[in-house]
Amino acid sequence: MPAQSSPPRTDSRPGGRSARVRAAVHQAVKELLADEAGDALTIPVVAARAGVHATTVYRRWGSVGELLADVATSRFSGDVVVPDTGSLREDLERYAYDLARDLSDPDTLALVRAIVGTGGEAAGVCRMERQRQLEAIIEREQGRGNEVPSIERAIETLLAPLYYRAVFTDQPLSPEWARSLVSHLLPK
Amino acid sequence: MPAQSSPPRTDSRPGGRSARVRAAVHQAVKELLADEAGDALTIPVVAARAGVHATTVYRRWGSVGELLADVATSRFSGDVVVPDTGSLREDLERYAYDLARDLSDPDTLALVRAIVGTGGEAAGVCRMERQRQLEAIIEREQGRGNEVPSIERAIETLLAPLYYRAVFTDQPLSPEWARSLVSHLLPK
DNA sequence: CCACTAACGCAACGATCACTGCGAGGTTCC
DNA sequence: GGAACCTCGCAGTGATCGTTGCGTTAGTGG
Repeated sequence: MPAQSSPPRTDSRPGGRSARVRAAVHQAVKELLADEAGDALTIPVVAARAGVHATTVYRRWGSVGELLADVATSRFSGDVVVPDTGSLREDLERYAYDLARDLSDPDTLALVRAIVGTGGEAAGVCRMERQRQLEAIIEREQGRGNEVPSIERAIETLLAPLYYRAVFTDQPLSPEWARSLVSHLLPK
Repeated sequence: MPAQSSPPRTDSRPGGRSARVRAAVHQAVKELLADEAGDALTIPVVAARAGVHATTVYRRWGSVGELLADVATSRFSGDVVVPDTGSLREDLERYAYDLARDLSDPDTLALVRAIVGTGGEAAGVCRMERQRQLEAIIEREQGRGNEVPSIERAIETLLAPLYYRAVFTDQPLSPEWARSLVSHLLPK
């Protein structure tokens, strides 16, 4: 036994071959999800759309569920910017607006719905980043010595209506409506 | 051409053969959804579990999507009883409690998540009955000449947090928490 | 510059899926 | 009681899916 040589270090440097096929496969998944077909989102279909062979997808991800989870993780991580205007109300309005705008994107919405459909354990990825963002805003205001609503209340008042309306209804998530949610959390 | 004889009247009388098959297939779908497998919920699997032949399922429903929609429709229709205690607050608390209890059932939750995953257009079935129930409660109170919150506010304050917590998180929907939602809608 | 590792393409295989005629059984209506 | 209709079971077919072994290519470190 060769004394555990090198750990399975995946080639993920930008521009590398693995990174390219990863991006292509992710893009194919998003396109197929948005492609309003309900069609089977199966590995061979994704691979064909991405221009790679199905074998590659099977080996790297194994199943549609893991592939979806990976796409969701890379979609809902990193590219969020916590608003910081100095005013809690304004921060929360920016936050609600950003989230409404994000969930209005058909690709994102289709991804969220697909993730929910895979069993829910991976659904946390779709909201965890946003929830942390919300917590950061409130904790920062708390650090300034002001009274703040509880995280739980903020989630119920902002996150829940936004996600509920996006996922379960066809009503648009207008900026005015998103801001009105903040006015119900901070009535004064 | 036989001059359109009789309309396709499905044999749905209770106890009939079609009704038995339908019930068995619906039960099989619920069991497989709750069976915590993520496994493929495919027509042959459902048929085998229901003790019928796959051909029957293919002919009556055609696809997994339509089958799921049918199961959801018959699951979320009819068996709801609108609370009527004479007090708006008590009605809403009963309502929230009933809904929390309903969504706490793993079978129901799995069905909701699966419906969402199929594309969203059928997701309305999972909430429409409940929304009508909520509207009925509020309109009845309004008929008594009292001030009432808007339907939209009630949906955002009650329906949205319940569905959000059930679908996206693993937190339990405790009766106390459900009641606390009402206290935020009716603060006085 | 050269060897080594890892990721990818290729071609097969078995298994399962979705679908289609055909016949049998039960229910309804005359 | 008999005939028509609908529903279901049965067997077979083509297509697709998931998986595996092997050779090739790209990227990495000495």
